[in-house]
Amino acid sequence: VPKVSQEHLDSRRAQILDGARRVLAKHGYDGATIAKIVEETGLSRGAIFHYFHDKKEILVALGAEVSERYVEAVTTGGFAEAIRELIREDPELLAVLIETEARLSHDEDFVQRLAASSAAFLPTFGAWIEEQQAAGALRDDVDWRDIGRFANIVVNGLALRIVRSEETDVEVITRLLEDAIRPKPPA
Amino acid sequence: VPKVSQEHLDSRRAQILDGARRVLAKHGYDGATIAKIVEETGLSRGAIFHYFHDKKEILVALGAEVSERYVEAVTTGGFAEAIRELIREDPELLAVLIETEARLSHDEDFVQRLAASSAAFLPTFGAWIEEQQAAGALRDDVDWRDIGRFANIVVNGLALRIVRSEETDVEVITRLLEDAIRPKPPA
Amino acid sequence: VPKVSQEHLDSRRAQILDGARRVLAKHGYDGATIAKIVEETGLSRGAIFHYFHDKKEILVALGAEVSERYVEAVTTGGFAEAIRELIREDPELLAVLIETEARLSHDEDFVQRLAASSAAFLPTFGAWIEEQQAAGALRDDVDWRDIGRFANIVVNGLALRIVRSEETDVEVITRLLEDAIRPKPPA
Amino acid sequence: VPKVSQEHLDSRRAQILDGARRVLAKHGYDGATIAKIVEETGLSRGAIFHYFHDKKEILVALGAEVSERYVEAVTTGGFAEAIRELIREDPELLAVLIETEARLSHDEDFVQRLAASSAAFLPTFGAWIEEQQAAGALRDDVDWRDIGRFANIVVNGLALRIVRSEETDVEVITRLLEDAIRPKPPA
DNA sequence: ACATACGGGACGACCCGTTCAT
DNA sequence: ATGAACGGGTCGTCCCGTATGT
Repeated sequence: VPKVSQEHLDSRRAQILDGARRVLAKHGYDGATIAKIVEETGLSRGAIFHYFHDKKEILVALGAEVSERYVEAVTTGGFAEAIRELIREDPELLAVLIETEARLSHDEDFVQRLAASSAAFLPTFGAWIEEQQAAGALRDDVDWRDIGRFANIVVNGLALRIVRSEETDVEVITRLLEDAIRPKPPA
Repeated sequence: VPKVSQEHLDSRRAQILDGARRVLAKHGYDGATIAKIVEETGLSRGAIFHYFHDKKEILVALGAEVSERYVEAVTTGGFAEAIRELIREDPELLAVLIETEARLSHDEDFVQRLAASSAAFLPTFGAWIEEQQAAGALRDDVDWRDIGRFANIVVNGLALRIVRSEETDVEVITRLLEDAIRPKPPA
Repeated sequence: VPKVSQEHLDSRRAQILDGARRVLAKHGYDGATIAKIVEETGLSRGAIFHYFHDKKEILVALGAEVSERYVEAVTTGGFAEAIRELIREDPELLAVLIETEARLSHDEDFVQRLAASSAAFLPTFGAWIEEQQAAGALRDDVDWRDIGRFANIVVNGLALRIVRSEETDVEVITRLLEDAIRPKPPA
Repeated sequence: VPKVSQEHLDSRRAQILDGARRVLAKHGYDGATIAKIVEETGLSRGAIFHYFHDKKEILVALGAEVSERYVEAVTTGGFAEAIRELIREDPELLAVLIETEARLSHDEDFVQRLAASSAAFLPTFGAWIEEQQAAGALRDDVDWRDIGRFANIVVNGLALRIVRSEETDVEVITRLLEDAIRPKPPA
């Protein structure tokens, strides 16, 4: 199947990423072997290495993808809505999120390759929080960075829980999160 | 056929766990190979397999350890203090926490073996929260389980951040956590 | 659908052989991958497989080429001059010579394909030696075949040395070779 | 089979080298795969990698071995006798010689590792030639280094021939070699 | 108690050659 | 005629766990 339309190429690439995402969600980072991705996608190893130079590149692509979607969701509908959307849209995204985040603590190479792929989301993110503070939707007695960090912490921790399929009432958790970052009533 | 003292045995075991903890923190779950633990501890493969039946048993022991310490710290000094203590005592514990938690989503075998090792903390945990609610130290308009879950979520998320050595003001984070779970003022 | 001239075809073929010769000299027989030849020539895989049926055919062509040039050089100017010329003209030819010769000991398929390509030089070669013996330029107390073999041995061994860029005084070596095969003075 | 006598260890190592030598002779350097060595020795991959860190180390050991034997044979009985002995003792040694020598032109890593393994023969070699010159057994109108080089060239070239099982009268070749390096009669 | 030889299995990388669209 | 997509195969490396000694 040579020299083919751009849509075909894109769909092949997406096909690989889809399979890899499922495998990553089911077996974790190191359990996501090429063989399993081959099996899941139905493609051959040759095909996969044609689209991605090595295995890590696939995982980096998945990590960048979830990172992008998360920032977009937050800046569109706020933290609570972003959490709901990530869960709703594709639970496997949460697994990708966790595996990616955990991978960042060791594997310096992964850090750099992911950074190269997913740059430029953070600025948007920060700007959005400051905007919300100015509009009185978020407390402004703490630095916007800390609000962002706290929210991310909760999102990551929550994802970790859900991925382990532990019973969790997402609505309650988001309510508690909002309680933590909503503007404080004047004493 | 040396027949050594019990203290010797315990110290050997602790020595292995210490080395394994460092290796786990540095290289992650799958990167923590027996060879690296051998290198780190200075013991031989034979010694290690003498004290632990297989590699997973080592990781299970580490997971149970951190789990136990966490519950103990919380029930002693509350969430904020527990977080500070974990960080202070041994940053590697946080890495163990993350690797363990992440592992729980796949690897069903690991889940069961860890459960078998670290049972019996949860009851204590729940009882403590209810106690705090009764004493007016924690809000009681949400179920105690949700409070525990939220706190765990924050702790895990925070650990994930710290492990990646991202800049984090722990005091601010704990304050936000406390704001979320403190009793609500009457409207 | 170009339909190009014969010269174009020939030059393309030569271009591939040139690149392949460099790659072979630098990386050895098995290190000479299609990918490297692609890189070296600037052509595409498709182009290469269009002109040569498979990888081995390229190497066979290179082997036949050096074989032909060697015989031609010897019959033109004698062994000493042939050695000098091979070195002067293209040091990579020596590498091709070595890789080819070494390959002949295993890889029966290569032997046959090369033989098919480079037949018909040997007769010329033998005839030339006998001629030289008759003219008193080469000793005739040993069979002409042995003289040819000895000279080839020296040429091969010398090529092996030069290819490894070990310090070698070619003039001295050729002098010693000539001493070995020059007519013996009557006792 | 753990913790075993030194003889056992040595014999296992020799067993691996024997198998590897046969494989190398039959299939060439790159054709000498671990799988073939496994098959030839009857051992497992685990066993092999227990004795040798990687594949190249095996080949380096073989190269050093033949190098050592060659120098020893020459300094014991002279070039002609050394050639006969190498052929007689184990024809596979000649294949090892060729594959090793050819490998030296590319693969810089191999060069260094072999040099590290087979150092310290050359001095002996040089000393022996000078001794022979002083004793009038070798011509002294050319530098001893060039005599050594020429002899090596012939040995290598001859090995290349024999390895390819081409018809060769070794006695004649050695006679020609001796003619080249014997003392010149006074004019 | 501890050290090590060893088996066996798996994984990632790579490469060749074919097929097919320009 | 050229080049990309792709299949399928194989190789070297590494690692775990067991068995067997000291």
